[in-house]
Amino acid sequence: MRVKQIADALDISVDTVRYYTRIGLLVPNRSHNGYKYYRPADVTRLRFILSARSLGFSVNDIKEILVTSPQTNAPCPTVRRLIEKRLKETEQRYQDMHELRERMRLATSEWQNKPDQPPTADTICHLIEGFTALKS
Amino acid sequence: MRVKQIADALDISVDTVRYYTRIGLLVPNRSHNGYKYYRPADVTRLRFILSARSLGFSVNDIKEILVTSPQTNAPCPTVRRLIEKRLKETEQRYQDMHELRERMRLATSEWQNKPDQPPTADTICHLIEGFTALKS
DNA sequence: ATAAACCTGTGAGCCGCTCACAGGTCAACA
DNA sequence: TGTTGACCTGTGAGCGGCTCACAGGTTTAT
Repeated sequence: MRVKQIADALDISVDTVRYYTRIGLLVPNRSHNGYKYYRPADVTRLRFILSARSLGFSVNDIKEILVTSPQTNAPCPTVRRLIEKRLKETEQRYQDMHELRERMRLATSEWQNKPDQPPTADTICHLIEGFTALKS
Repeated sequence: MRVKQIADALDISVDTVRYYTRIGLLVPNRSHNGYKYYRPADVTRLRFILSARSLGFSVNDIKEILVTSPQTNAPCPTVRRLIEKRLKETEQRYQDMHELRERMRLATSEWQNKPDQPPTADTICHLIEGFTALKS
């Protein structure tokens, strides 16, 4: 299979396939004309990569899993260790997004009662600089 | 003030100040030795930038606000328009993080009852590939 | 004078793609 | 046989928002 075929088969962009190939997650054959050819094993591998990505693993995590896999004969401990780490990060980012959303909502509702104003010597936009939740 | 002084005063890294300067958000004076010197107006400006960042504006948004500000004599409409857009994105990302977190939690709890297994011909890590929520 | 501490600007690197672009391949038609 | 045109290819660069590495300049203490 060439890049477009494998990309279409797994419903992702050719650029993503090429990216994974570039960083060494996929290692296709090269033909005489320089084109890359992907075998069924590469499809399995790519499917695995996509599953792992959707579970929050980074591409470096995946690289680590794929590298240690044939060595230790069981990538599972690595997988368990890594998802623990990524889950903590995800929860932190979830929390951050939550707080940001609250701040933004509060700002927009507060701004509804405030008029537009031109900048002054020490204020660029009184909406932003005067937003109360910034003083916390 | 030189870069370290302004950075310390607003409790951010020199690299961040330099980054904002590099992209044109800050325009300090240059002295004979090539050092950049920041005036009080730059401190006001930087304080504004940080406030806007903490409200979810991108640096490009801020650039737009700062550029249109002296032209139209009131950046507020721009600010109102932009935060609307960023709030929608934030809510989307919040939702995405929520779903990812749920998926990861479900995976880890499901994996507690599963043993480690070596890879097979068509499976790299049965934990990941066999995770039920992937099939949705 | 000199040594050490500190500070400077510039360039490159990070992640995970996405886009731009010049050129190659291949089937259909003249 | 030539040629048009659609499609496909690989490579390099770009995105945001910083962060890091590094070579060299400045300041302070001796």
